[in-house]
Amino acid sequence: MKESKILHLDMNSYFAAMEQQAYPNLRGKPIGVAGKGKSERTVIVGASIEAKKFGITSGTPGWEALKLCPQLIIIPADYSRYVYTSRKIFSLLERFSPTVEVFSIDEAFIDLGNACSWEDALQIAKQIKQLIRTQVGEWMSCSVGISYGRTLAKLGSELQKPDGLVLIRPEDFAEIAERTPIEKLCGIGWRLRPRLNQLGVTTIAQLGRLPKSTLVSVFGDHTGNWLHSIGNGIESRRLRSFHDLPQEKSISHAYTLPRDITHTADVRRVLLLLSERVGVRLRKKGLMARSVSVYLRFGDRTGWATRSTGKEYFLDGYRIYQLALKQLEKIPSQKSIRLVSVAVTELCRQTEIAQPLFPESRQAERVVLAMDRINHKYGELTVYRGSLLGVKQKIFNLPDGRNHRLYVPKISEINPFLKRF
DNA sequence: TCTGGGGTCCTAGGACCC
DNA sequence: TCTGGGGTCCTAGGACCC
Repeated sequence: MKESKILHLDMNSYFAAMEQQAYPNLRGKPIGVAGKGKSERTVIVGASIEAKKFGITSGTPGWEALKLCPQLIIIPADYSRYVYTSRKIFSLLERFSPTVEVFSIDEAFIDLGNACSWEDALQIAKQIKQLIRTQVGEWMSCSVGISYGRTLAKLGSELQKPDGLVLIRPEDFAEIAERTPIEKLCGIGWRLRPRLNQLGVTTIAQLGRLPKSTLVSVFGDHTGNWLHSIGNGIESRRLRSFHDLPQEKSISHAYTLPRDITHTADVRRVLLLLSERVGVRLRKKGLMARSVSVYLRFGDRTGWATRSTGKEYFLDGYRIYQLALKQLEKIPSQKSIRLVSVAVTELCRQTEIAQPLFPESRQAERVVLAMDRINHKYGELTVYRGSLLGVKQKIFNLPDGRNHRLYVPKISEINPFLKRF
């Protein structure tokens, strides 16, 4: 049987191109899209082609980007617009195949099946490029890789940027493997590369020549087998269509503080805010969770993580906070804290869980859901738990950069709201 | 003044049960 | 009372992606 033709599409400089599409005066100029808000700790999340020439990539700290290119124009990110357009692009792809796997906000795989020839696949790739220009924007370009598996299709789109189109047929593999460094492969990052280099491996072809037993003994069963396969151009994983995506495995929020903090009271406040946000998203998706993870990054860049799993599922932010707080007691050191992250895992649909036995917990859930509706209507943190800060009023820097004047309402003020629902 | 924030998957080892 | 072997659940940690 003939092999499937897999196409990988990667939008070029997506965030920056979106801004240049919307504001023509930005075209041809070095621009950096910055994560929302604030402080010296902002990083560039997307650089235009012109900015990349100065060595600016996503992940470059804002201050460093400006040093590399003083005339850089920094634009705050507008994720909701990027997501909207991204969906539009992916739905265009569905014209060519029902099997579209979304890989990130600006990347997707398409399985064209095995009835399609390599020449057909090339024509489809050209049509897609054209369609994106006419339907999404003349400034929007993409690189496309075509091969018989995901990893090699992605390698193809990686090899030619911007506006590339690369075909890797089975008979092309050997030649490409001979001249392509291993780190071009998706799955070989900054950790695996030096270890492979130590084994004398710098190209994909060299990787393929190592005995499988060596790779397995060095990298373990899973990684070793995968490395051996891909080194020999063997692909196995099928695509997962974005219509039958598995349920997500975790929901998290993280916040890098404008300044490192040491006071545990401050850490607790951030922990609660993040817990509430995770809770809101959990409920919005109709999910419950039974495991909470806390991750801290300290001033010296080291990290520390814990996880704890309970017997019962929960969906409200305060419960998440309580579980997170308990883990905070286990912190090994007194180092100053730079970043706080809260995640929930072990998720399941709310509908899969029987109603709680005790009426008071159902009552508590109703209060949480009512608060969600108020906050959705009037803005985040219009109402929240009295325990959030333990003070009546406080100026608080929200993770998105706004300053929020928090006001703790009395129960009597909340009641009229609650009655409406 | 030093790379953010959102994810996925795998593995080793301890605790506990049969 | 010493003992092996199998299974499951949990935590900690590692590696990778955009």
